[in-house]
Amino acid sequence: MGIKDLLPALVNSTQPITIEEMVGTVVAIDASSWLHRGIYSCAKELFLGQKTDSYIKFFMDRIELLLRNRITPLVVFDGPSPLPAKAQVAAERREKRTIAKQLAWISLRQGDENRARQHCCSAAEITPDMVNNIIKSSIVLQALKDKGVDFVVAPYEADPQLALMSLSRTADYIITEDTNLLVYGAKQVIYNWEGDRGQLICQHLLYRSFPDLPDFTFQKFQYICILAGCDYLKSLPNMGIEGAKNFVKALGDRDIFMQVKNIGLFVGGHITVPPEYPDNFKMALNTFTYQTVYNPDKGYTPLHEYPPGLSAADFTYAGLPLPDAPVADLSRTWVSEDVLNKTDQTDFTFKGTSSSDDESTESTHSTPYNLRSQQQKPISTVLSIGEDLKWTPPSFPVMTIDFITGTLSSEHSQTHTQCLFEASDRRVLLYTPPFDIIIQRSCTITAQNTSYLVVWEWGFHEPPINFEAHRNDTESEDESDMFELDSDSEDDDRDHVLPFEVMGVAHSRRRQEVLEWAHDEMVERNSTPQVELIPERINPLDEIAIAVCINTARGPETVGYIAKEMTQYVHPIINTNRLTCARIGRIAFRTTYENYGWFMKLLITRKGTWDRAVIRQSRHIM
DNA sequence: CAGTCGCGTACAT
DNA sequence: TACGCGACTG
Ligand SMILES: [Mg+2]
Repeated sequence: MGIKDLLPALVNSTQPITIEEMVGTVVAIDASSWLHRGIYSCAKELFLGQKTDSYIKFFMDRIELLLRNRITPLVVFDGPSPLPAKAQVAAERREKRTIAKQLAWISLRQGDENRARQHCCSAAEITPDMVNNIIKSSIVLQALKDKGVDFVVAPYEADPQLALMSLSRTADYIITEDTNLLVYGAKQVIYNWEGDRGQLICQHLLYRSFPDLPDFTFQKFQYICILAGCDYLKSLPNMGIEGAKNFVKALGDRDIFMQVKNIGLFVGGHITVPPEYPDNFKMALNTFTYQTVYNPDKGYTPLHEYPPGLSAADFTYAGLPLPDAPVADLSRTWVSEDVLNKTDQTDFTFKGTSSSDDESTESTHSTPYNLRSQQQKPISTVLSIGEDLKWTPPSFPVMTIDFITGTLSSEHSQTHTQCLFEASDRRVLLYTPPFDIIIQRSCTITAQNTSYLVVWEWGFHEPPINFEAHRNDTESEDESDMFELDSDSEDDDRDHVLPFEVMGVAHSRRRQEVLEWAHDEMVERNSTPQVELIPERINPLDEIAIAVCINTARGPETVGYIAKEMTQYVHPIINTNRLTCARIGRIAFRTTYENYGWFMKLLITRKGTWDRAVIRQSRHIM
């Protein structure tokens, strides 16, 4: 909900902003908005209780994009406690979800996939489990990148918590879809974030949208928003954003709290004010001003200090401070200093293929990832396995992780280290200590006054089973892909180059070896191996996959495939003069929260413009 | 007309 | 969480 019709009313205070302008800043993220979007890719699965984590992928891809641009994300979640002032709205939403659930069942039974998905979306709720999963993935990401992804779980709503980050200058920008943020006083809010660009609204430019208000103040802006209708107080009948503006304008310098009951006199006779409205108005404003937030220095506090003589008891509707307020250092609470203080060797720049007209841009060469694969991973010995340990991060009370404790010694130092394995990974119980492991990803936390090395990802030194990173994207659906010929752009004979992701590069060891070889050729010998695109029939149904092959001494070797959604756009121009060139864009070692290994970006040049779908996907190629 | 209200629809891969 | 649309009203 937020404030009704506010965003359109603020166009004069809105300006586009791109990720390039944000390099080096801290960005606080309203997690619920990204979670909601991520849910769209797997709403049905969630609804049916099937296991899925693709909402995590959406979330983490966006986080990664920020990290690549040296932006520090600070992720803020809604809290588990219901806010009294929002009870009514919350109840309405519950009701809507219940209805959506029933509609979803009906659509599912009728086999109406589209409608079912839609209703599943409306029925979707962000569960603590999802929050946990996001946080866990991010811890892994954090360990991987040695970079900080900070989190705060707000005690009540994320909005005032985000505002606090802005007001305390902890964050430079807030990314959200919620207009409440401006009312809470956030200084710079970004709406409609598309991964690399969005619409920025600065508090100090708000006045531009209210040219009729002679002496615009932020307080007047707040009054207008509440009058126009907010989560804590519905607007009076026939009162909208314009009516609110008119009232505040007509009010001049008079005391608004004395005059709300007379709104009808100021803006016309068709508005009646119920007796309880003035009090409710005051309470709504107080909720925006004094809602309880988590203050990293002081524990739970109101967003702004209570007025003299008043205390939390006077604002119970804005959320009571929770018991046992944790006081913690916000920045990287659970990652040890030595991990975080490592010099940041990464130097990423991202240039999206910008431009909304179909002018494809020359693909830019971003600085490659630093090559972690060249670091020798030391062998560690697990000396003992001990008790279970449940751990709740100090400032993130909604999450608990189950660990198994253990003792480690490493190749290099003889000292014994207390360590933790995720209890869900039963491999650690397969052998009786001592046994050797190789730690791929780890970080340090403090739990119960003891420092532990958390071993997030590891393998046996001599693996009893050969486990490779598998990607199951070679499965194809039974869609009948129509190979449409290009239509209207025949007259454009200019060269257009776009990047493509090569899929399935982690499918076999050999593919990885070829990529590594090609990388070395490029870096050490300054020669670039040739690429060939070879259409393959992958099943009797005439479905085609386009293999990406690299010429090695053994001849052309497949390293992966073009994403199957892109096949229909590339296949028609293969072996024609429209396809001018296919070459390696970049080969680098990539570590993500879900996978790691050599990956390849492919550049294909064609005469004439690419289909819009191709241009769209290319923006997400890193 | 301008403004408000209520509904249906999109968001991702 | 918006958005856009058509409908209603002063
Ligand atoms: Mg919110």
